[in-house]
Amino acid sequence: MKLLVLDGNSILNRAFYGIRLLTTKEGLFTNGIYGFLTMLQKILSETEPQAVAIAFDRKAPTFRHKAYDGYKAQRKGMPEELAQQLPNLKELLTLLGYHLLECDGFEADDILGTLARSCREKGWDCVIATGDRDSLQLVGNGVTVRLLSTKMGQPVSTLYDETAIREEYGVTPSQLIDIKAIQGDSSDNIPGVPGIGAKGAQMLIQTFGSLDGVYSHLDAPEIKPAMRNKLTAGEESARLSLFLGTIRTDAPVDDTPEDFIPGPVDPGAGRLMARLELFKLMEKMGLSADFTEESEKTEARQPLHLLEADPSALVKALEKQKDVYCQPAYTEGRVQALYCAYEGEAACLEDPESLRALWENSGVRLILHDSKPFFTALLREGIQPQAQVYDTLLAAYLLNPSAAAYDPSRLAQEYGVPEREAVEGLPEEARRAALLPALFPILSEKIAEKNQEALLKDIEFPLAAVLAHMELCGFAVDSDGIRRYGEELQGEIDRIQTEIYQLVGYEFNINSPKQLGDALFVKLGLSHGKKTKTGYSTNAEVLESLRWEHPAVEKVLAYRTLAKLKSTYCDGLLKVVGEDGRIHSSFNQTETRTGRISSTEPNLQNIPVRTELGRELRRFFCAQPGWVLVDADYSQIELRVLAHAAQDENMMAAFRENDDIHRRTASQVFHVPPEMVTPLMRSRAKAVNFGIVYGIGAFSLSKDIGVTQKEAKQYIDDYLHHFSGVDRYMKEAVEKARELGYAETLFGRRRYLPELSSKNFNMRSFGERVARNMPIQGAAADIIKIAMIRVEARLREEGLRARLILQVHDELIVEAPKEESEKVASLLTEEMEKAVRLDVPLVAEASIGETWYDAKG
DNA sequence: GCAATCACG
DNA sequence: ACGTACGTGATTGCT
Repeated sequence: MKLLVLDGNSILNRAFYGIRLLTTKEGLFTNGIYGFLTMLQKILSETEPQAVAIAFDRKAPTFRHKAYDGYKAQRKGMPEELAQQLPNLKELLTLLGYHLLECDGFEADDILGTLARSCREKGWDCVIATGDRDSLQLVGNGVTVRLLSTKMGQPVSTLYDETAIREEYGVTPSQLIDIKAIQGDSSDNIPGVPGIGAKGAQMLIQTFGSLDGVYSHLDAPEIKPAMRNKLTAGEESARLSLFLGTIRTDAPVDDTPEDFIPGPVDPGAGRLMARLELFKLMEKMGLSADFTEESEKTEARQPLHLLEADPSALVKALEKQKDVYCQPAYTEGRVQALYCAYEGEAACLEDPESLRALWENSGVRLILHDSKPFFTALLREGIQPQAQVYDTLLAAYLLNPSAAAYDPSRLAQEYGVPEREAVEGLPEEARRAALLPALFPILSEKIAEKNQEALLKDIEFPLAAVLAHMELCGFAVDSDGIRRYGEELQGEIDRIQTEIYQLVGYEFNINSPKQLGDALFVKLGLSHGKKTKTGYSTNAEVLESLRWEHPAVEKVLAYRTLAKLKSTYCDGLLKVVGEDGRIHSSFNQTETRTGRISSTEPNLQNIPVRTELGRELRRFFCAQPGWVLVDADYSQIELRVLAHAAQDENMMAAFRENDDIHRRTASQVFHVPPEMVTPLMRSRAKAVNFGIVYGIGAFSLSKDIGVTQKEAKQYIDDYLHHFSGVDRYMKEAVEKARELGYAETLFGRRRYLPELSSKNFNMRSFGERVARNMPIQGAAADIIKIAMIRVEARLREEGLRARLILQVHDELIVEAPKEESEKVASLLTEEMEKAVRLDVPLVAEASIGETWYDAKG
């Protein structure tokens, strides 16, 4: 029989410091609990004990404190981030069926010692799991220690038996106490013999066997006079240290090993872990979150069925409810069926007439999770749903934009909604629909609590329909043009590749940073700068600086540019051109933490523009024959948002006077009149403006614009001096985010920032930069979303055929029949400019062309 | 599945 | 002393 005894506080400590900070979405720290449980899992599988006891320290002073005032005197209390995890950990361990032990006046170590002694007496094996080495003295006669630590966030355990201790320290386990009595222990503030350290102490005990042995042989030749004097002077201290360092084996706790056989797992354990959002671990431990009350169980826990009903009767019944919770089933882009939650069961509507009746009824509200594909499916058939739509996916995103996933069953666990077992063969759609009646009121209540109703209903919901429309419309491309352009690139790539092989002297894969690094820095012997985790860095910045060292470098840079254009853009885009000759990107509304949308398959938000060669690609993004593209850009939207949010008089004046903001910044930072600003000064000022929005540091700014850090710092200081409102605003943004736990935009979009209470400097700094940046980037995102909704509505109201086809963060692109182009251009700029009213004007500029290349600028 | 790189705002 | 600007997505190579 085997008893596993855990040193709770010590393991929690190891876990906390060994695992990066984890938090729930609202900022509850969980990394210590997570680490503790992974270590527990590991140790259980390694030792397979019949019984498990977990010992914790109490706050009360122990007999050691009473014997010696200085005991653990210099030790600081737990950081708040750790302390708040302790009660949850204890509760969870109890719910998991483990027995916890604590005892006033004694430390967890003494409880370990007591149980180890008891095991010995009763013929049990005992494994002690702990994070510190004090317990090693207990090893022997069936007692072993497993020392726990973490490597790269993974638990590691090292077994210590008598042999291992003899090998490492050259003494028996109990002699470790004698060594410590001489050596002392700075972490516990145990004094030992002042002036004698680890080496001396170890030698003395190896020679004389014990502290008593040392003091009865003080005149032995092995003890040099200097050491003898220290020993004599420190005898009292050594005796006290021996007492302090000896783990007691008589703590007044239950020491019957049989009493620690784990009990059954309480269902509350799964619920608590779900609240702590430790979903992965729950799966590993085979737990699930069951939020059903015991009393409800008999009835509500019946498996979920599919209700059979006459379609027309069902539609009538559903319409009477007004709120219809539903999950569409799609086949080939059409709504093939609608699964509805109905009277505690799921009901399936397949009859097209019934479906039409449901979504053409403006008195009905459809509550569904992910409305965009629903809109897409209906729009594909030319249907504009009359029913209102509530999208729980978008609600969940607004509540926490940082989540990794938002599938309904995950949300159900997170928000404490019981999930019923489904009968055999019940479609996934039915199960998803069945969760909505419980999920919806929780989400919508939280949205109301956080004052995010307007954001949800006036921006996100209507935007989903706009995005569906954009996806369906797509962007026409000239496939043959892209193909020809790609072939030209390939020719050039082949030529450059050959040249590189000649210059380097052998053939290799230029696309492999590793092989390229070897070629440049080993074969050619160029001076390497930075190294990455895996080897030399070969990024453009490094290569740029080596351009003059060897002609191959320039070739590699050119190769990279061309290869990128060919593979990502030519090949990548051709792969996704639809049968209609148009590219239908997907716009994701729940991806970014700032509120921006993102674009995938393909990403149309990163089509090259900064270099002429890349920009050429935009010639192949065109309007259909007889149509044109109208492209409108916001001018400086983020800086305008900043000027407004910060109420900075200087910056607001610049925008009101329609000044060139970068010129004005340059004039103030470089102390020259505006007309004396050189292009270099202006471009540096522009970098400063950008940097300010990102939460700038002097180091990065200096690297960006090629000046010394000192100069960069001067620029920033001057900037913040002249734009003192911005200075104040940035400081307040961080303070406010720290107090609230989140950053927010003017419109109430939030991003939770647990990083702000991190003990890690880098993480905390990151949190601070995000606290400054998110409100700006996020508000700009909110504004263009409003503009998109307004633009689509206006196009429709005015009976125009023009359609919005793309958004690139501060730019909207509309495809319009030629004859509508002027009207669309002015409508676009108008709606963009009046999307919201700030204390500075918003400015948008439109231009028209047959291709994206021509319609830009 | 991750790291490195590079495209955009 | 630390490491170094915010937000994304696609491709490639390699374990």
